[in-house]
Amino acid sequence: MPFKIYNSYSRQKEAFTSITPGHVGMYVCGPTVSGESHLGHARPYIFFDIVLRYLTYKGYKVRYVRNITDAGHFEEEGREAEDKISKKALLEKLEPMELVQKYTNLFHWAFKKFNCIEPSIEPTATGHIVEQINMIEKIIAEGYAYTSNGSVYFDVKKYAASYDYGKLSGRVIDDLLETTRELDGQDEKRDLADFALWKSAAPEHIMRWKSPWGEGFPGWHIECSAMATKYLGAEFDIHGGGMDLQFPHHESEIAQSTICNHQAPVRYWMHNNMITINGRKMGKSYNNVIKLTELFSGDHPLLTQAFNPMTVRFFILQGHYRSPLDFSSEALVASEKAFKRLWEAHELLQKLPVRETTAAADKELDDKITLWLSELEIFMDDDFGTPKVLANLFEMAPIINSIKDGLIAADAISGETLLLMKKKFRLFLEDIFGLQSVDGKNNETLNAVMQLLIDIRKNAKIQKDYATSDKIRIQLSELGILLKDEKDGGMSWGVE
RNA sequence: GGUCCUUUGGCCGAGUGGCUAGGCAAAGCUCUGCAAAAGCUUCUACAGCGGUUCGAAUCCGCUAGGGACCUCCA
Repeated sequence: MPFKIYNSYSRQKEAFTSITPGHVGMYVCGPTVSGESHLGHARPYIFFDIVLRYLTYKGYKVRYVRNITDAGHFEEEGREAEDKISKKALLEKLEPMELVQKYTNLFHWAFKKFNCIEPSIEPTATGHIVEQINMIEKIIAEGYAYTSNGSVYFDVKKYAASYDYGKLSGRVIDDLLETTRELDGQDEKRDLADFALWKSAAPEHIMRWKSPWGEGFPGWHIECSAMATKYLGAEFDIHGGGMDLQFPHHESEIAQSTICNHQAPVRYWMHNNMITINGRKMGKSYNNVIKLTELFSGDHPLLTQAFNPMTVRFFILQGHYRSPLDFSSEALVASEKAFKRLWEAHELLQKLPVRETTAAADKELDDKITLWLSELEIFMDDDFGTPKVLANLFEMAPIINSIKDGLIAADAISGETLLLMKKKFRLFLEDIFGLQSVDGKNNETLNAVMQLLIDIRKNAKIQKDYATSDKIRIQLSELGILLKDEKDGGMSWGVE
């Protein structure tokens, strides 16, 4: 079974092969740091983190490039050329770079909590003005861009005559050329479908750089083309991002890079679907965003409680990345419980003793488990079927719990299978899905204190001093720590 | 208006032409000093109407609803 990825460009699943054996170049459109990240942003960065982890598991050395857009894009094509970032900076009376730094820091903070691996390179747009100018000059030299009033535009009509502009996003070029938009500044362009490579800056515009065409700032799409080319080459393996970026952003990226580098830039285009709220895309313009800080604190009218980043990560994995995922507090609560149950089973599993030489007493069960385990990679190979992987893992949760409680004999499955199970659970949950324990069990001091309380409580129970035993459990519960008696007389605990 | 996608049980959410996805919730039972957890059992759905087929939630058409993109957007 080959490893297949759905390629947005061809609209079908394709077997994955990398350009350079053993290596993968992956570019993912990063955040615009003019504001705080919200739940919608969590999806691509968590999903492509899984892609990165899975490719790594497959033995590839991945160069993962994810940009920081700190130069600001236009509020609206052609109009006033207002830089989003400098506009907000004025409102908040901050230096533009101060604002950008603040939100960059917040972004890093949030995605560290999500346990996302940092990109290999995280280039900023402002740090690559030179590369962008160079690229624009090349495109002009090739005859696919023209200057107008100190701005530079890409000639879409000319490009479309020899190339397939619109293929990625399913646009019809004639429709695009005919589209009438009542926007100012359109007269600078030869065609309405043309897009800016460089915009001249109005006097009040704070972020500005010198260029061969006067002072200005780079256009919408050129930064990704320039930085991807610089760090991944003229042609690289994977380009990812939200599907709302397909047009015009990625379509334009293809056009720019193709002209500049004389070849199509990307082998596999991957797009994640949106997170919706009441069926509608979460986005600033809809006024329905839940910021990540609000999600983690529970401080939002739509939230019934605070949510752990791992709950969100799990929630995202429960849906396929190409389907819309509808958010509600209720759905997240369900994910929280589900994740807790699965994770506890995982931790129990890792503690089960293994007798390697034992044969399976229950062959049927052993076979079933072996099948479930073998399917995990098959599901992932089929365009990242994370929900199916989780479904199989859940199938095994009751079995793990039953073995632990003695409801299923320890020798029902072979030592070999048990060992494999441990290995696969760890591999998929921790290494590939990047999930981790949500409670404070890693704290040694707390562990020791809890052990002490458990000893006292055990003693009290033996003495039938239920007043003391209940007091310990009840007061711990008030502190958010759940103490559970187990069938064999043992006790376990967890943070609520 | 154009292009495209989508409609699954109380909720979330996989999915393939024929075989119970899974999770959460709910109900009953077992275990238990009490609790919690856990285990077992129950809940069999695919918007509507036609068509193709031996057989369709899965393919086609129509109707209705929802959504995305066409403007910054993950």
